[in-house]
Amino acid sequence: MLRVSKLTDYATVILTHIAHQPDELHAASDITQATDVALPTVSKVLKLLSKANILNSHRGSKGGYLLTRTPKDVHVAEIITAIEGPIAMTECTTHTGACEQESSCEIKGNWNLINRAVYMALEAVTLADMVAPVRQQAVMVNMPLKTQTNDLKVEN
Amino acid sequence: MLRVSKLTDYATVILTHIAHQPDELHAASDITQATDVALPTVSKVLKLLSKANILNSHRGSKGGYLLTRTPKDVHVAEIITAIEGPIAMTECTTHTGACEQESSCEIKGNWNLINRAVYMALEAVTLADMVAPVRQQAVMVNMPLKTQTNDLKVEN
DNA sequence: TTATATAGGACTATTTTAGTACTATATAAG
DNA sequence: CTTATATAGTACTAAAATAGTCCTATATAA
Ligand code: FES
Ligand code: FES
Repeated sequence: MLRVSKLTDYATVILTHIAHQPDELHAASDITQATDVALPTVSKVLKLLSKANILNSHRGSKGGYLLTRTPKDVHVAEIITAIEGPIAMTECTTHTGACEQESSCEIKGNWNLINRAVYMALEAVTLADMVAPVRQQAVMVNMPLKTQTNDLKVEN
Repeated sequence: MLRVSKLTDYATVILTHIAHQPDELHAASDITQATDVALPTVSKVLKLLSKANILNSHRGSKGGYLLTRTPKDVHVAEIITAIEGPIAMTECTTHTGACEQESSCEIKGNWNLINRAVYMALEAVTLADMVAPVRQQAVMVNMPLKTQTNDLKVEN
């Protein structure tokens, strides 16, 4: 299924909300109301995003969170990494030595390539794209040329 | 982390092994020996691949499995789908109505775009690429142009 | 000094995944 | 036609990852 976690999904919702008013502080309690995500969960996500330097935090009364940069410079790949850790499609690509058949493995290099391809696809979409109404064309031009098509064959 | 499951990883190892002799039948017991994956697990993977029409099966004595087509026509996206189900990065993109904030959601369309971008990246790599020694250049040309770069920032 | 808001970590419940086992069915060969 | 062999299908258990919550510490504005 290759899914991002729920928390990552929340992160995009929350960041999209914040990106609408990029110059204001947003407290966790405000975001709860706007997004219908439970407060403890919102809080958890905000902490992770802050730790990953996507958000700046301000403690104390009238505190809250703020984007560290313009939405155009926040990539989806970065958001996923902030919540789930480094993007690595297989265990083998993460820690060397974790896999038993590593020495005789011919496909490790290919997984690295796949990894890179996916990463780049995720890097091509930014928070600015999420805030804006969907401009399909704008994203399409960043896709692999050979496989550019309209029927995705993603059915069940 | 955005990982494929272990079973999917096994599937690529197993398929790569089979693709080396694409015209011979391969029994589960043979594959176990060649890949160091436990028999019941190999068996499970082979059944899934067969069900997804990536492999043909032959029962009975001297039976085994065989690729349904040339390795060049087996995409990684297909392998992942065979083992894990349809590639869909968020719950929202899979079943309509599953998400509470769906009606007011502005980012659903964008997730579909991301989904498509990832799918195409995965479609660009085939089983033939897995069998061959890594030809980095061959894959690079199929990557998003805007983001074509060498430093992946995937560190831990 | 107090109210408010984030930081950090610990913890539990739930869900997903991995791995195994068992029964049924098909096929080749003697 | 009987037997050995190999896949089909399903059900089940154990392990791991995820989701969600809560508690204590710390910083800041008023
Ligand atoms: S290194 Fe683990 S399967 Fe290749
Ligand atoms: S439809 Fe679920 S978050 Fe958008």
